[in-house]
Amino acid sequence: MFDEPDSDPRQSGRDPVGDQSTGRSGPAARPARSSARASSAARAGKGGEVGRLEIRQLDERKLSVLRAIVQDYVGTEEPVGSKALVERHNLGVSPATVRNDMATLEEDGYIQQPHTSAGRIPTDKGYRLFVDRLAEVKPMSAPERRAIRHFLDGAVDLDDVVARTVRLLAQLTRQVAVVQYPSLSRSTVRHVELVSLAPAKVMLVLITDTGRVEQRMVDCPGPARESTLADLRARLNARAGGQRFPDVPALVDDLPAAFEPAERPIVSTVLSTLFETLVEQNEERIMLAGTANLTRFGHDFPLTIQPVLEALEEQVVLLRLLGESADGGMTVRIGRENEYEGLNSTSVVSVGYGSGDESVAKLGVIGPTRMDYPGTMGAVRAVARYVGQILAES
Amino acid sequence: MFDEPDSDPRQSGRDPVGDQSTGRSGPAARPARSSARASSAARAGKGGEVGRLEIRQLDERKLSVLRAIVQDYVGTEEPVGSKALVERHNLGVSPATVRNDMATLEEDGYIQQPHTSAGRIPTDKGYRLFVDRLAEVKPMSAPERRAIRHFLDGAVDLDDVVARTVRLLAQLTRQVAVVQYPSLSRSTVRHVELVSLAPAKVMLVLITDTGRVEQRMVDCPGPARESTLADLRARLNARAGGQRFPDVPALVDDLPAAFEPAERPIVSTVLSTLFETLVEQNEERIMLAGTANLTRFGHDFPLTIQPVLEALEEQVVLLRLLGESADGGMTVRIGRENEYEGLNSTSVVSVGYGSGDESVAKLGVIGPTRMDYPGTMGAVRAVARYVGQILAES
DNA sequence: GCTTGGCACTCTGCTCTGTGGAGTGCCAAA
DNA sequence: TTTGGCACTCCACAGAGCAGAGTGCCAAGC
Repeated sequence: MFDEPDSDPRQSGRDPVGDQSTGRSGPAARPARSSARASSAARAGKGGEVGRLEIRQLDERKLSVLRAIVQDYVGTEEPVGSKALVERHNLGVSPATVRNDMATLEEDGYIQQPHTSAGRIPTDKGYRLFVDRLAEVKPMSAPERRAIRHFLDGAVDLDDVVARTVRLLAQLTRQVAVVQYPSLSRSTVRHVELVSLAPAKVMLVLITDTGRVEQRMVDCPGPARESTLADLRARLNARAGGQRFPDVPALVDDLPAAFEPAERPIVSTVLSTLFETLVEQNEERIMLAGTANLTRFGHDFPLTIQPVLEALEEQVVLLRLLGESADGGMTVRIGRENEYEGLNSTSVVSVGYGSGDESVAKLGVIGPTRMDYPGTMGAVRAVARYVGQILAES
Repeated sequence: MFDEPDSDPRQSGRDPVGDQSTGRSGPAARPARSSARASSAARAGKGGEVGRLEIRQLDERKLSVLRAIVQDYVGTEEPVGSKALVERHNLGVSPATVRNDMATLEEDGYIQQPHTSAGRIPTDKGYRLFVDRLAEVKPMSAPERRAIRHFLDGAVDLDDVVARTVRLLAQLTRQVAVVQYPSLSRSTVRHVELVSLAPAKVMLVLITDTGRVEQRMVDCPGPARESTLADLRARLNARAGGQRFPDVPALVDDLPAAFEPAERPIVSTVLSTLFETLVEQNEERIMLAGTANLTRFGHDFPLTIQPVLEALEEQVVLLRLLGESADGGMTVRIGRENEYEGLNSTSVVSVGYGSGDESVAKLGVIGPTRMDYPGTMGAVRAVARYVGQILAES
């Protein structure tokens, strides 16, 4: 059915991380208050005048050194020194030279020392540069793609799709995964159903093109006749069917006029509940998995993990985390670039997914700033594509 | 609307923990493999012959000592010694005497020493005795009850009720809270709706008396005529309406015969999907909150918390945790009494809740064995009652 | 002007040691 | 059965010492 979307040449895994798909992440990521000082220069520098100078300073070798530092640190979780660096990567220069480069990099704020006479670790700014210019998205291997497909296939309904997706993503990245349900505001109406449960109680059921179902109880001002409901149902579907959610109110708000005066209060009540359901932003749902992976976070444990767990429980925080990214393309937000303070030492990789060209929701991964960016981004992208395909099929 | 159910005299907070509401927890809790040896005697002893002897050994003062140890340890998280004990509780005896009692208690397996010449901490068996015989459920205070009511009121739908409940419970107990959605198998059918989405695609929507909505896509073998669906809908509701879910299949499985031969495949397909939905046990949903409270767990951090987080991600584990308790009454499962190994150092307090007399689902709390049992049990019970009321109203 | 080897210096992390204190177990006396 | 006394054990903590890794700087070399 769907054969390895990653091999689509247009978005092949070969593209540098900073290109196309993630190009926006740099400039689009708004500098958070707290980090503005540290990273504004680099960010403004992307194509600007000021940064020219800085970029020129960082010749090819210094960039290689930074890349090597990031890779080693991500692998070992320990500050990396000059000697170890030349041993593990054939940089073709001596440790002393690397030390000089490191001094420059530290001066420019890309790396730092936990304490004097320790190795270096990348700063947020360093990771930023790494992601934007030094790394490539690592495409999923064939077996991995097979596993993804196998795992996602056979989901029975939307809940199941989302549940499987989030677990899959957590497993692939070994981090905390977050998947947003296809949002109402970007979906179209597939069907509106009115079910009479009691004389003055009607249940309103909304079905979206992505298979999401939203229901709401309506307390009518008086008994609703079955014929009225049938009529209203027919008219609602005729007008709203296939329309985008935000457009619906304007399309149906003159409906009460079509009914007899006695029935209008009921019609109005139903409609206003419908509108409520449509705009209710807090109905944005989110699913989470992989919190156990937080235990692999770092050494200074409880202090790091608690605020993260707290953040993860706040739907609002999560939604903003995913939601504020630019549409479509992949977004990487690193450390203090995240607005929420509790996530200051985490990075968020997110991307939109959708049934067609358009993204209807976001999914992503939350992990330590010290994460394997190429691998994570590859996994996130691949999963998003497969989910999109599955949604489009159903 | 609902005025402080805790003041209901029948189940007033004054009852000893081991009475009525939790009486079953002792004997009902199956001895886990690993703990059978250590605690079977005490459990068998409840009213049996063997245990008589042991109970006789533990005179009133020794029980007081155990109670004091549990209380102090829960409060301080540190092993409690004989001297500190007599200082904080006026036991009316000297430390030396307490030491002797402690030796007995240790011999019988109620307390233990982390190492020689340290204070004592309760064992699982000690907590068990504490819960069964030495503590009282602590009723919620009036302000707390007000807070509960305030927090739960104003929930707009079932999702919201469950979400609020679980957050509330987590906040009250400062532990991890778990709430199961009203289960399908114990609910009755309020309404069955068939919605035609495409010629050969029908959406089946099930609405329960607790307000839960379950939907499933049906791929029909051929185009379904609207009149057939209407007919089937009417018949389904006539037969299944108000019935308990497990009874439904038997009540409707002769329906295809009532239709023209050409329509029967479609009817059969819809019915079989309906049956699937009814029995699908994995549709049991669960909501979780308060994982951040895990950080207050203990000192030996990552080791304790990781298996717990893993367990919490397994719906199956959670369901069994809640589900295996005896119906209705409150259940406390302590430490190794839990079957799942990762939860060997946690306790689970759970209770059924429901819209009427009968419990339709479970809710509960997971925390360290070293938890405030009276307070936790009080909170769990109070919340369960309020939720029951709210469900009954809607 | 960049690169390199050498060298002195710094700081962490580990182990080892000693000490104070809390707590116990046992015993003999009340 | 309870109590005071006493010797003993063991942990937790602090300090000292040491090895190792890593740095910064400098002068020499290409």
